[in-house]
Amino acid sequence: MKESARGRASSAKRQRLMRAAAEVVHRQGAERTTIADIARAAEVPVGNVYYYFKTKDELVAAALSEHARQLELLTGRLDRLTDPRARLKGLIEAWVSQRDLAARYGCPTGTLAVELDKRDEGGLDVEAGRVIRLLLTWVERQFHELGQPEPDGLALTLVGAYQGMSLLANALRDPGVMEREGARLLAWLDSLEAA
Amino acid sequence: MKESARGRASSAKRQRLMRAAAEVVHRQGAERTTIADIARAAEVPVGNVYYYFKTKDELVAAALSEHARQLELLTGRLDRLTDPRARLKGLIEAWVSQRDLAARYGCPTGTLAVELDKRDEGGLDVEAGRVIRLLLTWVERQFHELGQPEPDGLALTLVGAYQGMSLLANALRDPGVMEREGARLLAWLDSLEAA
DNA sequence: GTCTATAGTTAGATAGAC
DNA sequence: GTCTATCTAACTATAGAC
Repeated sequence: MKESARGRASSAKRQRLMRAAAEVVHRQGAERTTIADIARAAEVPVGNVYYYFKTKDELVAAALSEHARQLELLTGRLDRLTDPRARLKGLIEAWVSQRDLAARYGCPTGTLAVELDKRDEGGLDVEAGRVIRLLLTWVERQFHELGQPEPDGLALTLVGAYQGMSLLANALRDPGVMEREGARLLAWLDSLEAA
Repeated sequence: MKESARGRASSAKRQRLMRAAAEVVHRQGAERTTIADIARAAEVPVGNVYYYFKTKDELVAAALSEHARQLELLTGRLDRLTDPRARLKGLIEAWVSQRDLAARYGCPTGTLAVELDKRDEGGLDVEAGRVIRLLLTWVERQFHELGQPEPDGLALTLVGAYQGMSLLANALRDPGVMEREGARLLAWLDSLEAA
């Protein structure tokens, strides 16, 4: 059978479960999401889930790596642009284009990190930090290529602004927050001098 | 008895439960916090909790109003300063002084809002938005008094920066994020022209 | 590999003694 | 008003048939 040939680590069902976990956990949060919720979304019978993921935490970890994968897809596309400033602008535009989802459920990685950071066991909090660092590092590289003197500080400011505007848009249930802050960030990028 | 004279709405035990709820929910999150956890922290027997709060959601709502009360205490103190710019600087200094707590558990109101926004019942999410709006409105008034043309946009930027730096400090477990971003915000305030 | 039935555990809520 | 004992529901995880 095709699945068994590829092994369970990469089977089609496992992939469906990962994607369902990412989506459902984004909407409901990790604590409120049951294995049954994910199984239903992935159209896999509940009992069968445990063949692919031994515990619920493994499914949450899978949701995190799914978000990391999505992020790498985006930065990979942006890397094709030659101007680092254009790459950063593309990033902001991608954020703003997701404004309705952000206003309803927040940033997928940011809100999951908030939830996992309330734990003191399991190490999933560290994993969430790693995904956020992935974004910070990529942004920092763009500022570095722009010849900015403190690329790491600027990366903190830009990613922090994104997490902040996502949280406010979510708490106020207003996607307009993402538009206003997004426009401000684009203008800010333009105001930075090239090296 | 003293308590019964004042009624259960304002008894000493009820107040202890409210404060315990605010603290424990900040550290563990609303979902992972059990009634027993709060009862223990407040030194009240579990069964007795239900005399003061009929459901767990009422306790979470109590935690939210406790945060609102803390916020009003802070802005009340800052309101004694005559210069609105000094008030905003005082706010930022208060945020930075809480950097260790923020790096471990995030902003009490912000992280609770994130968690409650994953629900679609109960209306606690709206309540969380209200508390955040309390802060936004106060900040907006300061920018208005400073004669700034778009005080609401500036308030979004400042409060968004706070929520963003708290989330990043928390996810990276690094209070230094609060110091760096706090210093940047102070310099930004200084760069704004007076009217 | 797939799926059903169920064991085992935890926590929210209530009844009722004091 | 206070507190103990307990009911009930929900969910994770496993055993085992197919």
